[in-house]
Amino acid sequence: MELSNTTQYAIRMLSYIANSHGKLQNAKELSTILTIPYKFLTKILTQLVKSEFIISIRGREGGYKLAKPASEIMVLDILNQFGDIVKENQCILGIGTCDSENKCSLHDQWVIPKEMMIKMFAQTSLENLEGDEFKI
Amino acid sequence: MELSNTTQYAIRMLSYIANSHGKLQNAKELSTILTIPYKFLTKILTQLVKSEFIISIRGREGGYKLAKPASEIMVLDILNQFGDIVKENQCILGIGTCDSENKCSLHDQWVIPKEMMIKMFAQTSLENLEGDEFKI
DNA sequence: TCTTAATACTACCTTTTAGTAGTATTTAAT
DNA sequence: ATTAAATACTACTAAAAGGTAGTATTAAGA
Ligand code: SF4
Ligand code: SF4
Repeated sequence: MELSNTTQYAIRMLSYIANSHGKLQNAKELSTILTIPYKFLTKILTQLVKSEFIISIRGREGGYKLAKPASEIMVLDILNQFGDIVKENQCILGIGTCDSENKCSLHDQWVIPKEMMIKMFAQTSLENLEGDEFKI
Repeated sequence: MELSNTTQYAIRMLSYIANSHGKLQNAKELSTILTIPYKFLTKILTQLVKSEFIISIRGREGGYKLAKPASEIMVLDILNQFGDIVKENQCILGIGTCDSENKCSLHDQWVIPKEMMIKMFAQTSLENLEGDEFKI
């Protein structure tokens, strides 16, 4: 019941990149600042480039910056990209997919917190995560 | 952001055992009814015996039944037993532990759905999961 | 042009989770 | 007593997630 390391890292990286408002950030610095293993971090950054959350500038003086406004990148998009799914119709007990006609025993208790969580992830953008008062 | 297979299986097994109201259930039947691999299921059942959710009767005509009333086994207890933790003070972004003085950027958005989820798991007992209308 | 600092690619290793196999032990029924 | 049907134990294998290593490519700057 928690986000995967990869997803956590991705959110923190994107969050930090968003907070630098267009100034290029390079992998080496990101690695030391966020204390994420360098090689693992670059792997994730490349995925983030391919999935068009960020753009990369190669070569000396290169780095990464957001590919679109922070307000347009939702946390839910990040979760989805890394398969850390919070799908509407996914059974919390793993009994296939579900609808309210064919529900598992936890359905009635789970449906409200689930909706709440999904809604929160869907409505929260990187812009909402900005601020200097947070742990990074 | 989902329960591990083991936890899902454990909840379904316990739920089914609870629903048989004291009648012994054996592993072979549980395996076919719940479509959980036999050997994996018995491994989990043994853990459930050791952690005192159920008691086992060995030998021919043996099987499993709840060790205490269904109303006293909370879903949260099961999650905790299998390390599928929903800890109060665990950072959703994996930045150590947290308190409201030292928060991560998702804190303010996460705190409400998190509380809701924990509360739900803590208040839901196996008794609440009973009923014939559910997928098993 | 050469060096250097950056990203990209390919392949591998490690750890954790999921699942399997085989044997030993227990106990009711015959 | 013997058999059969059940749980318990030990050890292994497979797949997924997390992480590492080395090399290739790109481009600014001296
Ligand atoms: S809880 Fe209900 S909605 Fe959620 S998964 Fe189970 S059946 Fe589906
Ligand atoms: S969100 Fe807040 S409470 Fe939750 S973990 Fe991050 S800092 Fe802690």
